[in-house]
Amino acid sequence: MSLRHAILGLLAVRPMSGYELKKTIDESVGHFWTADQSQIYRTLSGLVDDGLAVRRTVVQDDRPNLHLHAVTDGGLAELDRWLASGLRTPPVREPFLARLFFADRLPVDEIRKLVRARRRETGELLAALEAIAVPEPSGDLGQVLRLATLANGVAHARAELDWLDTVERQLDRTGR
Amino acid sequence: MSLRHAILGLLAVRPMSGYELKKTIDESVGHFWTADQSQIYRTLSGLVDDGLAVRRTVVQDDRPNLHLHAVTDGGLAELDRWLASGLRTPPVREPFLARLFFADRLPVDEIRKLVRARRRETGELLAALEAIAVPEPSGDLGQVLRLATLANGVAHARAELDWLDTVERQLDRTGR
DNA sequence: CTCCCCTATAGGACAAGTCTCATATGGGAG
DNA sequence: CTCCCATATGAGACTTGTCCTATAGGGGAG
Repeated sequence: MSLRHAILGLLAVRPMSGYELKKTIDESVGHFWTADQSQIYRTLSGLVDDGLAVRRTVVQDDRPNLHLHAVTDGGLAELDRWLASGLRTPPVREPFLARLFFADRLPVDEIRKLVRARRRETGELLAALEAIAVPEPSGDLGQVLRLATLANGVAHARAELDWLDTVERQLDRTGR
Repeated sequence: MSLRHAILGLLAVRPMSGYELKKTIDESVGHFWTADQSQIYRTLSGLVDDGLAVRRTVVQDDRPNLHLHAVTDGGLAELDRWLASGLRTPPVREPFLARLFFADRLPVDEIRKLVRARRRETGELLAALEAIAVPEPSGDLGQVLRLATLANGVAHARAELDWLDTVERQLDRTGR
């Protein structure tokens, strides 16, 4: 249930509508979090119900009214509490590894295809991460942290590519 | 919905009860997949309903009866279909990165604590992975693949630890 | 003697998230 | 003129998975 907190964090920067939140999440935290549009609206309603955010309607004539959401003091407190609280690591679940684990049922050529498809995907992910504009390094703590989350994605993508190399080499040795 | 397929894969090796499946999953594929006991039983029922597995009751006097589940031909076909099918990569969701992204609201010392807690966890994970007994390398394709899934976990754990090093160094530079 | 663990299965409640659909208006492409 | 896209919100059904509980006999620790 970290979506609540991710949203609180974003609203703490600037009040936003559900629509704007969806875009912001996709663009700025998409490399470590994704959210369904429907779920965002539900979560926002939940935050308002719990007094962690307030909703202000901005009347618009040409398009549907905007519901601007802002964090309350209670919301900020909850955010800070969450930030410092212990995290229970979510269960590991790697469909690709699950496949690979059982893939000896397939002809070696099919396995190579799986590995190559994974390489393509990971390569694209890495390219997307590296394409994100990196601002001039400043001493700002927030910026350092946000760049670090990006670097995390890059590091894991590279590790995955290296690992895929060794897997392919092993397949060549094993399957001829 | 890969639990269905992970279970099919395990049952293809040897018919098992729900209880045995739970243990096997925890022990042998736990590094890339976890499953709730309740969910395993429900999934097994679903497989039987769909004709992908059959249930055979083994009467036991001293303990509850055993329901041995075996894959059917249809189950094997489904397993092979899944193995070769394209995977839609599951959405990224990294609570730790989410926290770090917003952590500039915290005092630097608190951030260091978060980072160190993560290091401890990752270190423990790495140790657990490396403690898993690695058999003599044989030419067996299945064994190569299964060891590769282990190596994947190790590679990512190491990448995470390296990344944590750089984050700590950056924190030292930024926050004094 | 009691309590807990192991074996073994399974239901109920709940949480989190996805997918689809409905609604409403304005603007641009073809 | 129509279709699609962007803006903007939200309900409904469904899926997947977690947590808690119940049941039931045997064995070991204290």
